[in-house]
Amino acid sequence: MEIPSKYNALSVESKWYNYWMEHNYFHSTPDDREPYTIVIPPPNVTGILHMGHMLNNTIQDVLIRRARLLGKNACWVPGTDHASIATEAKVVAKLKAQGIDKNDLTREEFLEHAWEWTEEYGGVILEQLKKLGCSCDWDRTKFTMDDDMSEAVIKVFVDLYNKGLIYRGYRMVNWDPEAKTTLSDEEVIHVEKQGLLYYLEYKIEGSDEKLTIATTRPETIFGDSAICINPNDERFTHLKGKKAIVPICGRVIPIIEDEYVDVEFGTGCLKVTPAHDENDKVLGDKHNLEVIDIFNEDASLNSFGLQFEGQDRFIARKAVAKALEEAGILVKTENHLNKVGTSERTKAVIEPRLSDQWFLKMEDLAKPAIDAVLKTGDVKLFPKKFENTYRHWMENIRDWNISRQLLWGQQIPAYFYGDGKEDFVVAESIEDALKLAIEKTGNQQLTTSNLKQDTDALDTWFSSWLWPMSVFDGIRNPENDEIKYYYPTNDLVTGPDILFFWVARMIVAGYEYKDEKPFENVYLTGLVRDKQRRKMSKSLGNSPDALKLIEDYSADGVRVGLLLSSAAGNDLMFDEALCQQGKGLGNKIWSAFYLTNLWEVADIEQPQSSAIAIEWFASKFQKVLIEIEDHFSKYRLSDALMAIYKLVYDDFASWLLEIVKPAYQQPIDSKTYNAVMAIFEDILKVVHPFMPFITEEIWQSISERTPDDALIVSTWPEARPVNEALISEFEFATEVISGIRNIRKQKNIAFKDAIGFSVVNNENVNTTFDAVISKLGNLESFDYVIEAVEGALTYRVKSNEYFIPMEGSIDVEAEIKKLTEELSYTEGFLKSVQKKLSNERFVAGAPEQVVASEKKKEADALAKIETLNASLASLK
RNA sequence: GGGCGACUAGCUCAGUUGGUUCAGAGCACUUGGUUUACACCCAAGGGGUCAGGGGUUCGAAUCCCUUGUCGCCCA
Repeated sequence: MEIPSKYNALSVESKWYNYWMEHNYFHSTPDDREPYTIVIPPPNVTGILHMGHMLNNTIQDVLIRRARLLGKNACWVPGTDHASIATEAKVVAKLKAQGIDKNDLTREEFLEHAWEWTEEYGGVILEQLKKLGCSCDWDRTKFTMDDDMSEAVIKVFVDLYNKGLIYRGYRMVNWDPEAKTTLSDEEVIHVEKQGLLYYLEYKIEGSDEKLTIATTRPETIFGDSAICINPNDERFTHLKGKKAIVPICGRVIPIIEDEYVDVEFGTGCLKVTPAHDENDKVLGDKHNLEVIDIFNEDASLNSFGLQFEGQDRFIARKAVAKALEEAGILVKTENHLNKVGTSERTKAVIEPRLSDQWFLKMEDLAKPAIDAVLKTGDVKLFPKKFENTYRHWMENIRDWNISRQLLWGQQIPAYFYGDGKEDFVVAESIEDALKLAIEKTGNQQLTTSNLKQDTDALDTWFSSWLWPMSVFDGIRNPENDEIKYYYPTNDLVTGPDILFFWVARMIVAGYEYKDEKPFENVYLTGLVRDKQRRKMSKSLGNSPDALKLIEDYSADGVRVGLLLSSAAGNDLMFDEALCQQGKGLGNKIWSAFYLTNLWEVADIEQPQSSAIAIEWFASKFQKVLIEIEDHFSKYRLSDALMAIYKLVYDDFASWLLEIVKPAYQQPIDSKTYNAVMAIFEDILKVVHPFMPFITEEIWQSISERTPDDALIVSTWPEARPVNEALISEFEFATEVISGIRNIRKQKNIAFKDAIGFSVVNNENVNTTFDAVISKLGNLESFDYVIEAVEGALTYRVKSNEYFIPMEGSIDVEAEIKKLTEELSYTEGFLKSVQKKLSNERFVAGAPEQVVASEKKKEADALAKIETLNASLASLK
């Protein structure tokens, strides 16, 4: 077969992806093999591939491909998430651009637009994953709003409601005035903002006295229902029981006492606005204060705002401050740095707001999930350090606000039959709801037209928390064959930013609905950052175009680049140079293949050097294989990759191939050739999970393969015993060879000039690798001698001394200097070892093994000193 | 303000319960090398008082205390 000298990634990669798809290798159905299952963290349906996805999915593909090679029934379920708020925001923006206001549409009309959008852009990201080589079972592709998935969500909602775990509450929630919806605490990002602290004077009723309070939000005075002082603060003792007058609106409010007030902050007393601050709400509840909501849902002032009605909160803030200043009520302002909650999606400043919402009680549900991670270890987090974070969060868990004032998502299955707060029933269908409503009210006249479904949708995470079960239809059909076979899944790969959003909740749902963990191991990747350590984001524009990268460096190259420096949980400083390194590895493998292909194979005798080198490599390969297994077992993928990288570059290309390479235009013996190709195949197998394309290409080029013999479904190399002695003998030989190379370099002796070579074998090294040393050193002779060779350049490995005879003069002075330096260094080393050994407490206290190794060091040093002294003596 | 974590070579990181080679890897760097697979290459080499200080120990990058810097989470 004609092999091109340059590897063409672009055509090769699409060729093999299509081949894999055609032969259905990615598809899994239950059988009697051991299952290995991963469910993808479903990306936003309308999202595009970014670096985080690339990293994530590369890791998953490495794991799934390795499992496939290990003979497991590998199943990687792909899919997308409807991402309610993100998608809805995009659809709203698109409609706006077309001159359509969301509020003018009916629910059905809006959803039609949303589905249209989803169908148009949805799944783009899955196509991009194919370019990366992801071997997902595409027949199983799920979407969190598929009918069956939504059914499962509704079923779970009804079930949790019937268990008394879901309730409706008038609570303070995070309100996004731009999206006009509530957000969960996790969707709120606190950012530091420079603001002002306003000092306002409140009159005390029935006196001329004034009380100064400090606030960051003067526009909320309309919602004030008390002034609060600390009972231990003597400055205000005389005000106890009195009342204050709210500026501008003139309302009279009580002065209450509570130790909550920080006497150090501001003026030591504060205004209480229960409707607009969580802490104030707590105070308000405690002291039975009135709750005055002064905002509309877009955070403009309502009628409580008097003349400021209709103004946006930030405009109103300035306007109110100005009015207060003009009235002489604003005493002063100070710069003040505070943390402001903002919406993760819209960036709008969050407004704490009281409203009717649906909540899920978490405390009891969380218990098995806490135990699974922190007590029994049923679910393991990698790296382990996240267990602390997990504990902290789970032990302080709060009820989950699961309702969103959005249309895009599963509509809450609560049906109202009246205007009262409790006039509702919860059911999977309107028919069931009607039955319940009739039962509850005793009103036989009710019909479905009397029922009004709650308009809120469920939080996106309320569908994705069921993902590992619902993709196998495990909620609707708990006993079906697939869920029984694939669940619990094995590994979950995701970012630590959604440890609580998603991972923790899946564990909760798993124990509630399957009484079992959803997955065994969680691999938490780092965030992908740029070289300046900035998080990659669209707004910064520092995220490289994923597909462009694949074009430039090949999918294999990008995969390797991403994995080279991404220990679990550590942020990855992404640098395109890493992809270049990945591409370089591909090139190296390709060129090695190209070399083997150039060889003419002949029926000639196998050189001794080749025979021993092949034997050595077999052992070395086994040793690295064990290392790789160990790294995989600890999810240290970059270490596994680095071990493979070095195996390819150093052991295979630099040593083995150099040793067996026949001289120019000479043939290679068939025994060596066959052994090298067998080795090559084993290497392809271990590289395959990381670089699936190039390995399959070479695999298929080595010989004709049937579809059953494709690399993707071949078998991972078998573990065999390691000959450690042979490996260390080879290592010694490499040092001998390095010595030759050093001398060649120092003396400018070209490699093509053969040199003489002698050794005083004090170490009694056996002759196993002499043929290898001769070949790689280009030695014309290899003599064993008893005494130093005169007129030769020397070097030492341990206490062995090597001689390379040189024509012309040897610089005796320089040799003496070199030897003396080596001697004094070795003597110093010996001294420190002996000092340690003469310390009785060391000999008594240290483990035997350590003492023995120190003694060996001593013996080695003594032998070397003897050699050095002998050499010096012969020179003088 | 509370909690968690990090700080090791120019960069990115290993270093498992304190003890096999006066601290390792990859990249980068320096020097030399190209008719003979790959310059996306080969060979050789330099480079770290393990953030600072203190302590425990025969022995500390590793354990403890402390200071500093940075990151993340929560309030």
